[in-house]
Amino acid sequence: MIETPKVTIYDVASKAGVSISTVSKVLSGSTRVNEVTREKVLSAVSQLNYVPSLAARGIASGRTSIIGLVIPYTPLQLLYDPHLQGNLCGIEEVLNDHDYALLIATANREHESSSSYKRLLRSNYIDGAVVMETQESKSPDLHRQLSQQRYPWVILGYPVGMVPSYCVHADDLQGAQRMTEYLISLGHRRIGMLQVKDSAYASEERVRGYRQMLAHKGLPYDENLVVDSGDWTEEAAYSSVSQLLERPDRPTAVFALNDRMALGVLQWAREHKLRVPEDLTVVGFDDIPAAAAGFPPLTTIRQPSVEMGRQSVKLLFKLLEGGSVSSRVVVGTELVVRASSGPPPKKV
Amino acid sequence: MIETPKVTIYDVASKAGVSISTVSKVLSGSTRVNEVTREKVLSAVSQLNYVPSLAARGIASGRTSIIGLVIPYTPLQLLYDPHLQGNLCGIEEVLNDHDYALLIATANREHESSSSYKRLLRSNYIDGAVVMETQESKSPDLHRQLSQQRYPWVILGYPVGMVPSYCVHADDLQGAQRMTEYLISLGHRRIGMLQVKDSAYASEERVRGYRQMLAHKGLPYDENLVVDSGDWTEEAAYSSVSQLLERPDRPTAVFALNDRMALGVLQWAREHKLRVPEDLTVVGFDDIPAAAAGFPPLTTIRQPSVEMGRQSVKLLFKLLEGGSVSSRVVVGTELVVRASSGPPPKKV
DNA sequence: GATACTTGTGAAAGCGCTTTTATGGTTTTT
DNA sequence: AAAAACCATAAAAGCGCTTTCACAAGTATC
Repeated sequence: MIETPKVTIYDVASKAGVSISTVSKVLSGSTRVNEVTREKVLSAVSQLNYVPSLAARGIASGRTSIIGLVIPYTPLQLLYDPHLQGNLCGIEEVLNDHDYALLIATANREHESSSSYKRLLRSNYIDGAVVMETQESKSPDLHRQLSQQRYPWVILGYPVGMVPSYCVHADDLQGAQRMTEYLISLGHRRIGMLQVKDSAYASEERVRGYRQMLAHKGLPYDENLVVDSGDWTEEAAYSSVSQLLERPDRPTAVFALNDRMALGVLQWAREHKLRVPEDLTVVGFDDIPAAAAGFPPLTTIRQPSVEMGRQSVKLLFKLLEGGSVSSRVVVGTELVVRASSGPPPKKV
Repeated sequence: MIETPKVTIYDVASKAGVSISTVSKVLSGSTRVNEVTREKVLSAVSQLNYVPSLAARGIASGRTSIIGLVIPYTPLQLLYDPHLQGNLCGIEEVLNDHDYALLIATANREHESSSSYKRLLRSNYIDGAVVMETQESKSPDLHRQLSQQRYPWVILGYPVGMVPSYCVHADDLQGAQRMTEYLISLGHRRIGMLQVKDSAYASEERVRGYRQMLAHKGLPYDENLVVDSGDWTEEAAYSSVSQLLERPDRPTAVFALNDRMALGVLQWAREHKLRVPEDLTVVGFDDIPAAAAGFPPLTTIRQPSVEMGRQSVKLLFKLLEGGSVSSRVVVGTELVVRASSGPPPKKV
């Protein structure tokens, strides 16, 4: 932190012997400037090591070259969500390529109405926003606030309520269908499911995909085989999976609606001397890094987190340019077969 | 995106029947304002749903309430670094509590000199910066740029070169000592090490801790037992650990300098029918989430990533306030014993 | 009852840019 | 050769705030 006098556009102008408007024009590159003048200005810029003040530019032009990422989680929740981290990376990647910066806003506490992310949304600081779909993002409050803004925003997840909005999400329905089909093709007939009710819409879609495929294959749907874990963690799955696996007619496969829960099931199985996949097939959804490192490595549906992040920003840029865009981008999923799945055990 | 006219300080002032300076004073809270006036202003603010423009505030006051996080990685590298993610969460947590926003800047590509993070640093947009220590952060170029800035910055990692700077890092030396001591106490005498040369300074410290403890316990240091993996990934460890484990006098324990490498060793061991910990003890460093999910779960040294993130911002705030501060914060580490370590196998 | 402090408020300057408008100088048109 | 059109540049007007300074009214001091 050295007391260097701040280099402003005036310094550049006087060094180049032109007016500040000319410097501004050269730098914005829009209007035409004489080649000689341009050279003079650019040389002054590089000699003085000048970088325009984004704040001043923001106030003068109304654009800041900053995109906000609204995460209605607390920072610590962020840590345990590899899917979100993938999104983040994809977002940052595309923004970086376009010379935009990323401003991150999380919730101070859960369910707090005055959280700083809400203030960010209204601070005239950002040119657009990517909003993570969460339970809280569904609050009419947040939504009203968004619709009052002067900039475009994109939901990373499913759209909220009745309001038409731009969104990017994975094809959860098809992913769950694919996985269910795969399990059936292995010979499984009773497939347990660990879901999380009333959280993300993705959860409902996955259950729907599972039911549709069962119906399609002519298999009965048994509601006792679909258990609500409460939340998306290993611990929740660990403690709720017993409802499924301690039944006399226990399922031969467990389809957990995310990988973390699947890992929790794996642990339960290990501790109860169930071999995976010989005695029990366990599969997940998401393909987080830990899925491949699990023991055994998880069969799962890959959700392209990074690509979804990228797509959300690309959609936002299109909105910013004012072009006509599709209001919804659905990215495909992929079945990843690893060692945690196999045919059901033979009847004894 | 609705065309709502922007609410400015003038709207608030006229609604409250005061001047804009008075509004500004109420909002900044510094100077004293009559209680009645304050109420009038606050009521107007909330009725109009006014939020000050951070950009205008930034240009007028020179402060933006934004802190930059400089990550000289590419966005995709970020994805695979749980330690960094922990830092990020800690940083965001403290900033959030202080109503600061976080601007993230990564490198466009590796080793690119014009990366956007460098531009951010000079854009007058941030009040301070947290800089991740990486190989690139050691470049004299970045460092010169930082020292020319008008704001304080803190390195998350070890200080760079000879230049005095503020930094926060873990006690890697003591952590490595502790782990080595633990392994020795289990009975291990030949302890292999997987390190990464010429990357982070932390690596050197960990090797130093290992050697010091060996010396302290009167055990010989065998340089053949310290292998350079090249980088910090599972794959690198997987392919380099054979140098250690295919020796006739192979070590009874492998101390990998991070958990990802330890996981790579675990996989090698599994594929070569070495039981862990019966035949081989494998330990890591960091305690990333996957460490606990590994099979078997890893014994490791916990590096408090989140706490380090928090500390870095706290240090930055102290610098911002101009108080006298210590130039270096060293956070402690902790030995976490899980199932991957045990006594060495009995001689056959 | 005149002088000296307080207190609360507003006028105005300025932060560093972009953008609109004005101004000369050239070139082209009639 | 005068009018019209075009260039390249500069001057000036904001953008939405903070902050300094001046001012008026009220309170305390002698």
